[in-house]
Amino acid sequence: LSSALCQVVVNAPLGRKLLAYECPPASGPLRPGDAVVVPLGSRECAGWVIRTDISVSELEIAGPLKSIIEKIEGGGVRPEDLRLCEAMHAWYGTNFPDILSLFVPPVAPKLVRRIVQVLDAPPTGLSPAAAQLAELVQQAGGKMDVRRAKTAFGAKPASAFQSALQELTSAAAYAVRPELLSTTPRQKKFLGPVQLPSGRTDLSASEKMVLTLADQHPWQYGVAELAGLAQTSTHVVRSLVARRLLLERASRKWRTPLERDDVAQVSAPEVVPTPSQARAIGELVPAVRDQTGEFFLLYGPTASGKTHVYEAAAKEALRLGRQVLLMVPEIALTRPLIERIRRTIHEPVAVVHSRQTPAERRDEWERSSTGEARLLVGPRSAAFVPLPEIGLAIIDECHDAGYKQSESPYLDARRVVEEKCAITRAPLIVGSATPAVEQWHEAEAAGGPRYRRLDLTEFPTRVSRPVVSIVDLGKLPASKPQTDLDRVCRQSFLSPVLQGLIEETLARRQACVLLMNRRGFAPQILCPACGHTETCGDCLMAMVYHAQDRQISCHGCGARRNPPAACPACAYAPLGYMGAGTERIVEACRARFPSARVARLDQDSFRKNRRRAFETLEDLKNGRLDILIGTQMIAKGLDVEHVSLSAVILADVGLNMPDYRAREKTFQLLAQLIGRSGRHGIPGRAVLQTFQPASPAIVLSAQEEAPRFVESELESRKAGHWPPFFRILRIVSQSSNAPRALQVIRKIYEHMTSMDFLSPRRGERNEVRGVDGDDESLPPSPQPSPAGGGRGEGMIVSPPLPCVRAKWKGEYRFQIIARLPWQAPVPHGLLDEIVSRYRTAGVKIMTEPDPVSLL
DNA sequence: AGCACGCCGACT
DNA sequence: GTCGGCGTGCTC
Repeated sequence: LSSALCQVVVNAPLGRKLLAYECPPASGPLRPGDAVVVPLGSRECAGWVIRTDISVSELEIAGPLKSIIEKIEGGGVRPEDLRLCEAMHAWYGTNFPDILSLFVPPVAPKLVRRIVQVLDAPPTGLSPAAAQLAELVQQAGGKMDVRRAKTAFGAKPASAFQSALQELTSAAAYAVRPELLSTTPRQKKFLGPVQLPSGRTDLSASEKMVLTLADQHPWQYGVAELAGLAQTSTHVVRSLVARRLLLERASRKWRTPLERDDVAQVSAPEVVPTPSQARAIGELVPAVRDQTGEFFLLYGPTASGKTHVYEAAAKEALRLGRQVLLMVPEIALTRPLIERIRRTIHEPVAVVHSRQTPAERRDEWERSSTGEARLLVGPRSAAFVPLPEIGLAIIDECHDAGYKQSESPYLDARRVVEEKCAITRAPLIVGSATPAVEQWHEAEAAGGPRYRRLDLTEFPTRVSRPVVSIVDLGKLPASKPQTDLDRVCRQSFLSPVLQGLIEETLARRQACVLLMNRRGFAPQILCPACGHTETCGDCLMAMVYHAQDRQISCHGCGARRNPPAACPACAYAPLGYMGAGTERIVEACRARFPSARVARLDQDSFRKNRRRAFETLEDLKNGRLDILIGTQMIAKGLDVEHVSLSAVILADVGLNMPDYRAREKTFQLLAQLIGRSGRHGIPGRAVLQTFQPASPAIVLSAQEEAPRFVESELESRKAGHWPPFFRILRIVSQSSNAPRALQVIRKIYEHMTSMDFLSPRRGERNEVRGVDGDDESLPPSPQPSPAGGGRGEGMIVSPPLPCVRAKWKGEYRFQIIARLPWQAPVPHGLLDEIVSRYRTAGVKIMTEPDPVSLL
């Protein structure tokens, strides 16, 4: 009779494999999700049990299996999170171990540390060595790393430590156990009293004071705190500890970023909800109470008060003793939201984000997964933190592309949270002023929408609607520039209309925000004699001149170098610096409005001096700045309240990107920027400058008509066979050797089209470049595959073509775009099969479901 | 990721 | 003849 077999995901980057082990009865009953120690090669490794019902016949390997060594208490994956992983694996088709590893606690990559742990009161009659070891463990708070204990034990022979440890563990009050740790938890030493023989007279007054305090508040204060309370120095306290008149005991000290700052715990004044807010809350509260697992799309244009609705729903969930997950698209937006929420919600909050230290992340993970924290706030990674009592999830700015992971395993946090809510029956609210086209579509789908729509229609903080002007850059006067200033303004797209409005705004002592979605000074360095354009050899992209550091830079790979003095092709000088980026707009504004205070905010200025960048924002808020010029950074979230004029210098920068989402992204950016101007009692003005004044993204953002924009966009998407009518699967081959990359992608294409998929007609155009959508030459609709087989039913595969970024970081790239029916899972096993069958030395294959970008 | 095994230069 | 360089390849 052989013991049971189980499949384990090992905590090592093992390619894409699950390993099988025997479960000896000694390891106790194992359940899926349990954390275990397993042998791997010659070492020991942590892992997670995935299935325990494997039969020998299912295994593809012969020979004896190794056995699980032991179970690790704590650190397991909860059954509902394991189900979530399986659902994500089925949906994206990407590697299961990669997905699971997102849901496990933050663990150090290699080691499983064994901890000496006190289980009971220390036994009596120990040998001196064992008693010393017991004392060490006691001082460390009852738990200690074996290796650290060995060091602290002293330079005695190793056998002395071993036998002392042996003595302790055989006394059953101690055990050596594996634990999952990313870092050693921060310990703080607390002081407590010793039973003193009464009437001791050899103590000073301050020493007595310290001892009295320690007696009254045992294990509550550290050395410095106790000294402070007794109004004496830390030396007094330390000497008491040294004389063993005070005891020291370490215990866990939580690190949470919120403890550090003193956000006032004052309650915000009660707000009277607008009628539409009240209506939304009226729908959400019963859903939270009854745990209906419904999905809601909260459409609230800027300044319509979405946050108030979130808070009302969250309060209800917290009142009922449930946990709340609140997602924000990026770290920068976390802080203001938390500050606001802490004024209305007085419950323990945890925060996770990618810039935390490992210790902070581990602590916040633990506080969330034990239920100590009731509200978890964070960006994408927050979706993976276990919340055992979740009763509500909120995704703010739900249209934001930041929720989708752009590396393997390419999960979309929104999808993860949807599934989490479906499993736990917690309602889900996703909110935005500019929901994604797919999200609108799902809220209106015929035959039972996945999302119920809640609209906010009033603007409690706004005096009037911003007045928006569209400037057609193609219709500016064609006459030659009269002055140098005129020429500078034209080069920087400062139209007369915009100049006039800036002047008016400055005269009223109000601030302007100008958005230019391109960094640097000039995006093209052109030889006027031969037409040569300076490009990056690794990416074939035009180099951008940055005046800030007088270098040219590739915006693809970030390479920098000095600009050539003369044309490398024909030696002509000087070269022309064509087009404009943020730096050139700054220069033009300084020339045109010499008395205005002008500043720039983009990735470059942010990277160069972070603190200065934050000061720039403060300056704007406090009226110390007149014109702020920046990239999308300044539209997204950054609270530019005291601004009455906002302008987009050249909307075409985003609109002309070769991506089916370009129009939508532009619409969202413009709508956001327009919504920012004119709050706090000042009527707002906005200017949109463009060469495409009739584009729906321009016209409808100016009218703040998100629903009508979506209607027009849906038509283009339908014609172009893009989401939400098809699911996109992108397969990229990449190599420094172009023919080899091409050969691999061609083989993959043959493989995919020889399967029971439909293939497109020959000679089809590159739909990545032909993003206009309405002239696509794909078959009108997917037809079911003739022979079933469960793989890739209804998939449409387009022939391989060079990526838009045909060369990137020195590697040539080709791609296949495949289309699946909307809401169809990626065909099981297809991606693995492609990668394993066609992987070749020197050629990388990337398979990306639902790609964020098609570049 | 580790840690093997493995096949070619400077040392006893 | 050995020690060791880090190039592929496997880990149940």
